[in-house]
Amino acid sequence: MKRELSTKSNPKARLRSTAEFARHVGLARSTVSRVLNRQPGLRAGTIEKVERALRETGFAPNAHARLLRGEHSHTIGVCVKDFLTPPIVRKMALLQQAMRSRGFSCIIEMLEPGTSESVIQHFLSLRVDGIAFIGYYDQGEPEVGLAGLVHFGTPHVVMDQFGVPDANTVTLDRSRAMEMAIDYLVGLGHRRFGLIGISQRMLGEFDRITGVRRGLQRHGLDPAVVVTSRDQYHPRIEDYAFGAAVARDFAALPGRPTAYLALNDDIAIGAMHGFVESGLQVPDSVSVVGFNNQDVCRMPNPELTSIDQQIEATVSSAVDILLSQIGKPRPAAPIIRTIEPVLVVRGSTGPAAR
Amino acid sequence: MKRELSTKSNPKARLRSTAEFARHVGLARSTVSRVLNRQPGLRAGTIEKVERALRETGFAPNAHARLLRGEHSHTIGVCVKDFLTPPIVRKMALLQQAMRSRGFSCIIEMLEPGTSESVIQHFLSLRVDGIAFIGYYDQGEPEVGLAGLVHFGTPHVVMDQFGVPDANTVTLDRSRAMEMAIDYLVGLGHRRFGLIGISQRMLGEFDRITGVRRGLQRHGLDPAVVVTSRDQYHPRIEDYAFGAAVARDFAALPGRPTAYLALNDDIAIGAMHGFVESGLQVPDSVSVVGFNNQDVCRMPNPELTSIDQQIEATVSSAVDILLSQIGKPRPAAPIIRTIEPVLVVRGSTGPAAR
DNA sequence: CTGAAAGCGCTTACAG
DNA sequence: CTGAAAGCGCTTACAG
Repeated sequence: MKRELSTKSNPKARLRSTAEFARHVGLARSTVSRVLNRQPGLRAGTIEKVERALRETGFAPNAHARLLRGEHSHTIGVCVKDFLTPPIVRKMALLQQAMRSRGFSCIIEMLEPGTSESVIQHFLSLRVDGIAFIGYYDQGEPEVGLAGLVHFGTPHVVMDQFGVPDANTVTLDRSRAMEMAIDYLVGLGHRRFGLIGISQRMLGEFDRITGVRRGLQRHGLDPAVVVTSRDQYHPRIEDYAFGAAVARDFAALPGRPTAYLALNDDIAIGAMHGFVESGLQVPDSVSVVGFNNQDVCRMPNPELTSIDQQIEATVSSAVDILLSQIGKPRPAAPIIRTIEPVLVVRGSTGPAAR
Repeated sequence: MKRELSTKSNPKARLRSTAEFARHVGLARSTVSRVLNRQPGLRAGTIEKVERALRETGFAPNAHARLLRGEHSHTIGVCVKDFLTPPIVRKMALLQQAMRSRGFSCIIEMLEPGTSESVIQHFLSLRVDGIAFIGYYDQGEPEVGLAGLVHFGTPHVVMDQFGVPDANTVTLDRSRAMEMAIDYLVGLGHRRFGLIGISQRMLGEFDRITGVRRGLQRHGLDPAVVVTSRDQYHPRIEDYAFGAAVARDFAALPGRPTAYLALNDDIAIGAMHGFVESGLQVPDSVSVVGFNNQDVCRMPNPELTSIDQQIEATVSSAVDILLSQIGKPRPAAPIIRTIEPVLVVRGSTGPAAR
């Protein structure tokens, strides 16, 4: 009676339950439920009547009640790094698209430092079917929460982040990326290399440093001699300005390198401008290689040579990894996939100046 | 007993209910519930015991069961346009951050064309406390679903999209933005203007066109005479290339404009490059103004003058609008807020060439 | 602190 | 097709 009252006194109130809705249509609750769940054996007229009322009233059955009965939520929790770089955004968008086409929706939460455990807990309380992580968290942030997922065999996939023991992971082969860049630059005659933003100091850069070393050694060059870094003299507050500052520093350096590898495209473009401001020319005096192959590579003149992360391949691997766990027995060993990068050559690189 | 079996035979299975959890801790279900809900009158030892077990087992109480009891879900549904431009991403990130700090989480869904009604329905079935829309949908996409929200008084806020009757809205004053740009350029001596990507053809650009007209008329200039567009001769597949193509076209035009207003920063930067390729100089021969004031404005040389959307102000208005509806009686009239843009002058604009 | 009970809204199996 | 009933996991008011 409370219900009838509220429905009558305010005709604009939304119907809140199948009971109210069934009364509205003049059918039994169970019949309505059967129509909503597309069960067979119903008269066409009944189905039609329910669907019309559904459109008219805008009634949405309470998902929590259905989920309480233990069905799959068909929902994925997505943790993204709170600093949304273009590659992260792209992965997020592609992941959501791919999962939606498979009938899953995504709850996206940004992980600010210190929040990962509560975010994971929130996802678990919503009984998501799986959890995806996007982006590299250098504070070692999500490890604790992830350990729990691994321990209990909760479906999950970690993109970009590496070094998480026993987690299902898909990562770009950053070491290989650096080797490819070195191969290419050595082929152009370069023998002295500058790193911009790629520092030993950062744990996340370990793989890239390794790749640079390995690439150089294969060409008989000694990393300790031919690689220079000036990062330590410049704070990295904002990427573009940081790249420009490091480049101006390099420009003034006697015997400066002729080829530069930057941590990302923004730093690389900042560096290009820093070099030009200092009277050097790109690529005639110095070559610059970015990382990520973002749209922004086309903004400077000349356009920026960069390394492509192959984001489509990464996301599609991640989706496979997730789906292979949902509703299936736990895999015996963690699933690990590595993605091969691609070097995209544009105008910012050329033969070494003699 | 089924429960005990599963718990015992597989010690790694996650506990699924407060009943299982209470048995695990050796307390009554109601006691556990009281601890979880921080109710008063519990012994410190009991609280401590429950919290330790919570950490050890990683138990997460089923949120659907709690939500079924009709409490606020403290969740906001966020609809974003599926094409994630930097301003949209920024709004999304700021909105989520602001809502989280107020105890709400966000479910983000990208609206592909034709999906808006089902996405809204999904949000409603999850009993979200409100729904936010981010981005301009030129197909008139979300109108139908929004009409339902308006009709039933469901808390909502629409950012960017305008022309939705009776919806609670916060929009940038795009007309004012164009007036500001015209004022500034006329002050620099410009008398002939080119529009790049701002076309009458697009409904969403109506306000900008109005602003350009109004600005010119105030300076005694006739829009029909002093404004030129070449958009119709170039398909807009990709913004940067589109801007470059239109600029090359303008460069070859006798009596070409000296100042250009672009739809967005990417188009503007493409245009700068198109002009330079055609032998013109920015800003000595032509001035270019972008829109959005994205980070990318700093990438070209000279840097791009642009119009800032004041995204922080927009989002904070949107949050106010949302919170003012949640748990409160329906406002008598739709809430409409307008945000004042800011012109950010950089190197791409200068005095008109004589 | 315990324990039994009610009720949130749904689905489903059952008898009619 | 109807109608009554059970059960999902939680919270809360109640008697002990």
